[in-house]
Amino acid sequence: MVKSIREQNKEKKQQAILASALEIFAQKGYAQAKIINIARSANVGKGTIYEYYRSKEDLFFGVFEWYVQDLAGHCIVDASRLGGNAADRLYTLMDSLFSAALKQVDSFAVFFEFWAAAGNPNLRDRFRTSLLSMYDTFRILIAKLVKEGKESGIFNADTDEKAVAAGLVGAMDGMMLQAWMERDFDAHRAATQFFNIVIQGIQSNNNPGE
Amino acid sequence: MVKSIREQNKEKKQQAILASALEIFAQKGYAQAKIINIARSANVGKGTIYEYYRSKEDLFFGVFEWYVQDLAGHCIVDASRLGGNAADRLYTLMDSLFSAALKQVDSFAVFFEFWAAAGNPNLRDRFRTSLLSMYDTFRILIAKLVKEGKESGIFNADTDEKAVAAGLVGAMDGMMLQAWMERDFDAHRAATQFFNIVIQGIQSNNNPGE
DNA sequence: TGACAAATACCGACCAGTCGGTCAATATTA
DNA sequence: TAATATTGACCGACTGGTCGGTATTTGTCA
Repeated sequence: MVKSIREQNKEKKQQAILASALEIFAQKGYAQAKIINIARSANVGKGTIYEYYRSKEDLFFGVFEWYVQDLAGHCIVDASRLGGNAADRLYTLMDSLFSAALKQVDSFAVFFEFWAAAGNPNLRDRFRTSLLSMYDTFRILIAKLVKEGKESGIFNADTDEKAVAAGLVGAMDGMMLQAWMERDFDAHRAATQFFNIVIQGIQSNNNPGE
Repeated sequence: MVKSIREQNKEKKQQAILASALEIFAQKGYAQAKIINIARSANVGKGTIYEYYRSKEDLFFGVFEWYVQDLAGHCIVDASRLGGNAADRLYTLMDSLFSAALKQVDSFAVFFEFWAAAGNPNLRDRFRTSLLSMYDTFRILIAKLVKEGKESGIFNADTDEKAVAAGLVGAMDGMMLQAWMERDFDAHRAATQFFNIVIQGIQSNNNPGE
């Protein structure tokens, strides 16, 4: 299907709006971000934004979906081409997830706003759903690998893969937070070490339980 | 020193304001929280709030410090009465920290607002400083224990205690986040399991490195 | 002790600035 | 020329903060 000039322009404009909005929301936070500034930054009139999004909240949700989809996309792609045993693959997956996230550390601040939106009674539902599904994607990926490892005998049979997944995703998040707060924190190094420790902790050559 | 009726009332009123503010900020978020509602909830006139705090932002920071101090206080107290070897003590510490945090899961949403404030160019500095010092408190506590374990030979000598501390604190945060988002997620169980795995991962009976 | 006054705490109606959203006018594309 | 897209001046709802006035406590002196 051939796209008319109109349609092409519309797409470009929408991209520009999203990109500008992401930047401004990350920079100022939801409440402080002014529609007029987003419009100016996207070289667009204020009214034009309302051709694409019903409201500020709608625009914010658009940014949210765009951002999350992009992030998750990167990760899934990387996860598909993993080799080695379960331990190696788990490590590679975590490294890949974390690296992808770390690349965007500058716009990490929007996540606070996303979370806050998920906590706000007015916006709650769709944000919460989307956020959950993103985290679930990651957790399921991890849990699957851990389960494989258990079945192949590499990992302790009594490992709770859901706990591992929850802990690892949590650790990722938390270390991103620290990376964002402390410029000189070597997040990648710390994360790498920590992931290895966790993997070491579930290897079956250890005595299980306490 | 005897406190006059005036002073007693002032203190009570300030507590009431802080408690109400915490509740409303957690419920609505910073921007949506109205001063008038905080005032009403605290059984206080709107103007009175401005007798205690210069501005809304100031009030928010007051709430922040109050909350964080309370949380950290609980944790530190618990940490002081630990027994057993380094591994046991580390486990107990983590359990205690996490339990203390989990108790307040309902007001966890204010943390989003705190983080967001730390990312907001207008509020950034004092929030960021306070937030960092809180996390540092936790991390230092953990790192110290890991170091002790290394020195006593229980933990791997080449363990990077800072990475462990960063990972564990991160995992705590992240699992709190999940607990807050998913009502039926058994955070305490998952956290317990995960902490054990990490501790297992740094025990010196494992072959070090990769 | 009580009366009065000074000091302090409290209050909420009001003001002023802000910004999301609208829409009539204009520009662009078909 | 019709259809569609864009624009930004304008509106009005909203709310943080002020301030003049009231209430309560404390200090003083007869």
